[in-house]
Amino acid sequence: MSLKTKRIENYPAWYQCVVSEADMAENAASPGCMVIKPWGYGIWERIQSLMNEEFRETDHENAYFPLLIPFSFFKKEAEHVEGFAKEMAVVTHSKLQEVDGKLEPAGELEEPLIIRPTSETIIADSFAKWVKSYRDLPVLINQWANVVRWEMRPRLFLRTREFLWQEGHTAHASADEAETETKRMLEVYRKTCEEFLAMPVIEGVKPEYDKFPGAVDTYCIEAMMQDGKALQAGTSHYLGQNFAKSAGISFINKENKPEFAYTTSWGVSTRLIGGLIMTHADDEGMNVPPRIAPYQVILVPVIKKKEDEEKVMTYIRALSSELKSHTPFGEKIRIKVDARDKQSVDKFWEWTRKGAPIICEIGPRDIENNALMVKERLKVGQKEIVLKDEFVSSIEKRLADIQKEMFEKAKSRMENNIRNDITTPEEFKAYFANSNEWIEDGTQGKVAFVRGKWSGDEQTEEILKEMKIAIRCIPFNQTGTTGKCLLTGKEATLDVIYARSY
RNA sequence: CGGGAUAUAGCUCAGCCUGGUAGAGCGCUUGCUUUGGGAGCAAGAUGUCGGAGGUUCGAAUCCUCUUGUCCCGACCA
Repeated sequence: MSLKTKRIENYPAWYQCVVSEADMAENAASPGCMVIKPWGYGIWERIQSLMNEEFRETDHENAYFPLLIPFSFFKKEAEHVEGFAKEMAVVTHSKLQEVDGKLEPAGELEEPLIIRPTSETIIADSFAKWVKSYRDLPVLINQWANVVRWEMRPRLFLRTREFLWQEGHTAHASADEAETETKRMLEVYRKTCEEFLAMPVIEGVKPEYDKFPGAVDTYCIEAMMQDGKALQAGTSHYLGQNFAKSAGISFINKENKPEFAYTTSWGVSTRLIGGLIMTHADDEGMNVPPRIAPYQVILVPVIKKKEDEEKVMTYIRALSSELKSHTPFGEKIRIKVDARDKQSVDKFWEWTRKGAPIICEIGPRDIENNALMVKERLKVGQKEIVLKDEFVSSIEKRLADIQKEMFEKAKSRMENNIRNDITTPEEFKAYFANSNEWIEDGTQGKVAFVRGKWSGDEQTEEILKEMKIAIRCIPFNQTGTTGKCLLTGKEATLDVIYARSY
């Protein structure tokens, strides 16, 4: 029996079903906010730990800046303010007091504080203090934090009022160096998505009108969900001197002249987990790639009679310690012995819904044969009896194969659903006339992405809005050919990715 | 923040029209039987009927207001 709602029936309902059945998160008492439960948070911790290594490799250091930002900081960068004004949570009072038996906010602040929707302004303020000379540059900082944006239509992991993310902020002595940094971090994001989350992405730059407020250039990675819609998985911004000017990050350059620094910022959020779900989950529930699974191998005892219990548990402990001598992906293996007092079948299905990569069941019969029953989440419904030694020695390969297969499955689905043979506005319109549906494994094309020409005219923004289509990005690998703009029919050379999006 | 739907047990929902002691299934607890594939039987526990006000002898039910959730828009990592 699978999930209550299947992908093909109702994709958004299916998504919610996966989140709750996999016990990853739930709606919190505070409206629009979520409680991230251990299995969901465990995935986030894996993302954090792998990304921290990448950040260290690229010379970044973690630091922490405050949640509350002085209101005045938001008056400084005009575009930035305008971009975030409509979704900011504002702290105006410092205490509660009882009036006529009712608690009321009191102690109104002289200057309100903004709960950070992002930290460019307050970090730039610090950078201004830290940077005096070209010798102080570059400054390469990352912070793991929560941010608040007052969303009106929340969805677990994809859009909540409070979410977790990392935001990198750097300052450089030259525009070139800052631009290189922007692209370098986008590459880190690509690697994170493709190698760790097994989620293929398209790298590119956002069109002018869709840039981060205050940025000179916004780069992004876009992933294709199983319903063919696009999800922005990460962004990296080259901010030029915009924030340096408004916050006063200036330094004396090698020519002994004052100059404003060049800054960047880049981030990925818990939204990645939403992307992970819509990339890998199926009608049985979640499916987590081994590299980011909080537990890679689940050991479930199958105990028929009470007197078998000790024998089985001893065998499992031995198996567990043998497995621990292995280091899949160069890391400590993550094993969970599920000895809860529940039926083994129930435990099996629970881990299946959570998407643990490998679930092993071990009972008296296996002990006799020095074997165990192995089930891989990717091949749900199949089971194999494997000799214990054989399983232990093959564990690294098994996990690596699963990781690879998950990526390749997602990649071929994406590639098979990017149309690049649409060359006229008429064909384009006809293609998007149908709604997105669940895309099977990608062997047959459905409504998803179109890669085609765009003239860049201002009027196209309006056409896109009407059609509810977005230009997701201008991919890095341009063909340079000319053709008809798919929106206006005018001659154009720029290749873009058109899609519906989350 | 606009338009629609909805709110009853942990979950899915019935009851409301026509006011009169709060219901079912699943889940949970206990016991026995089962256990290599999402168990069976028996017994048991569980509710400020989203919240506030009103009408009434009496409100889950009728009226007013309010809040949450879901869907559709606008906005967005």
